[in-house]
Amino acid sequence: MDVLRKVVKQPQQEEAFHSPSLSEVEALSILSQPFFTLRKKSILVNQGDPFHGLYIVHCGMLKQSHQHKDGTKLLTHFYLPRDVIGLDAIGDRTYTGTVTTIETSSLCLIPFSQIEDLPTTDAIHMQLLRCLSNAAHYGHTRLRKILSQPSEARVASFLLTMSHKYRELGYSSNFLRLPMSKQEIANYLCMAPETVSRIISQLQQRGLLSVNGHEYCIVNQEGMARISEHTKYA
Amino acid sequence: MDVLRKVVKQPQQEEAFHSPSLSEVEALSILSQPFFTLRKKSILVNQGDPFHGLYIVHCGMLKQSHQHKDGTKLLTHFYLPRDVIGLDAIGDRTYTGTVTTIETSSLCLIPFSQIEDLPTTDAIHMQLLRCLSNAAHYGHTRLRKILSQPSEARVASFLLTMSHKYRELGYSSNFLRLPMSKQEIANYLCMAPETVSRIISQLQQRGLLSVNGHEYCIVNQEGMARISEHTKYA
DNA sequence: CGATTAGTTGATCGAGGTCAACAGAGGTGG
DNA sequence: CCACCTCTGTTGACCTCGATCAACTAATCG
Repeated sequence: MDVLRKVVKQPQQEEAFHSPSLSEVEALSILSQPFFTLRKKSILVNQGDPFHGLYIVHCGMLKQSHQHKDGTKLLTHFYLPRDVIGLDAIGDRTYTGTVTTIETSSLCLIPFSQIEDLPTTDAIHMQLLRCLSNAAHYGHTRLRKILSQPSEARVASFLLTMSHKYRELGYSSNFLRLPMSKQEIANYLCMAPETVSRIISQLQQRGLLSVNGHEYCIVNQEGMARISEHTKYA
Repeated sequence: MDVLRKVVKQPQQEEAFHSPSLSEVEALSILSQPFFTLRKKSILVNQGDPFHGLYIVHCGMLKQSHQHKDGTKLLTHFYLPRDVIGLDAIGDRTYTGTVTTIETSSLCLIPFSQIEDLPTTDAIHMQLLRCLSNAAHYGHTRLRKILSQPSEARVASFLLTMSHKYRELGYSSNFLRLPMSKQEIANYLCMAPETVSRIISQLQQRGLLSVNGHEYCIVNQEGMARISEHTKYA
């Protein structure tokens, strides 16, 4: 699900979500500029823009979507606080997707020229390397897991992932404000919006979840976890 | 499909497969050790082994598979010549999956300690960064594309990808020797082996493809490309 | 040369995508 | 402030795609 993400997590267990510890990206913050704020539905970078730096999310939430030449759009990332935006742009020096705020957000820029130019920044480079390596690996396993999940498990996994991220950030892990629309969730999980809707109402009926607008309450973490483990291919 | 791969490709077009040019990894070859050869079905690294370096494939083909705690295995990569093995291991200094040869292969090791220790190797670091960034990005788009493809398009895409890789390597792009089994292809594409079999025989009947054992001949590149564009979610 | 694995094909069934109809929720202008 | 409109979300009916089970054949390997 979440490929290019912060590096906080280490990969001891399959589905491990780890305590914040000290974010590896923290080293970069030396180079960071002051925070700035963007209103809801603002565009941070456009697909194809020349790469000028990484962004770290301070608060709020953003989405990244990729437009294909056939016109179809695919939503590839949700960025939460402490996430790094733009790691996928380093390679070809071009932002690979359009990043938009889905609620008022505060970010800071890390100009990449500084990283490129700095002479003896092996430590930072190694951290970036590790960050990217983790991102690549996690993103991959995540998506492959989704591929082998039935849609119910996909939704459950998504909610649990969000829950764990919120906990990492110090919020409650049971009460979530998810500012994205159900359609965006559907697109992100590669399913029809109707299916998402059906699954969510079904989870509510089974007493595992409770939803009110954009407020989600995971009533039964244990049960949700069990559902998220379900896999295709007996 | 192929996440942690060689860096030859640049991302000008969505589905771009590029001429070899000078592989970005080439810079690393200064650090490389002599080639060594592994027989068919040999294990290169085991899942969980401590990371000791990257490998570059010289000839042959390898597969990488991940064992989950529930016992299920997922085949995540096929490595072809010039591909880099181990990029996903940098982050946590542990190989994330078991890499096995599926035919006799020749590789060389790039001990990572050298990269880590070298004092002023900014150029190499930047190349690695770009390599990883590309890998992360491509892997991600690839898998998301698969997610939104019907199974027929998945198989077509897979064959075309292989075809393009072979062309990059200077081989014919129409006649392919794919040493992996159909079951492995099925696992790689997250579908049932029967479905792969059915789709392949159907492609043959339609005169797009011709298969004999592990020899695949793409009769109609154009037609295959059209099929590979098919997408779920009208 | 038997034995085990890989591959093919048919029949069946269920998950989930599609179409359609409708209910709210914002958002905008008069 | 209300009427209006559009966009999001929900629910039902339907049907297709692809997984599963089963039976059989072809390879591969000791």
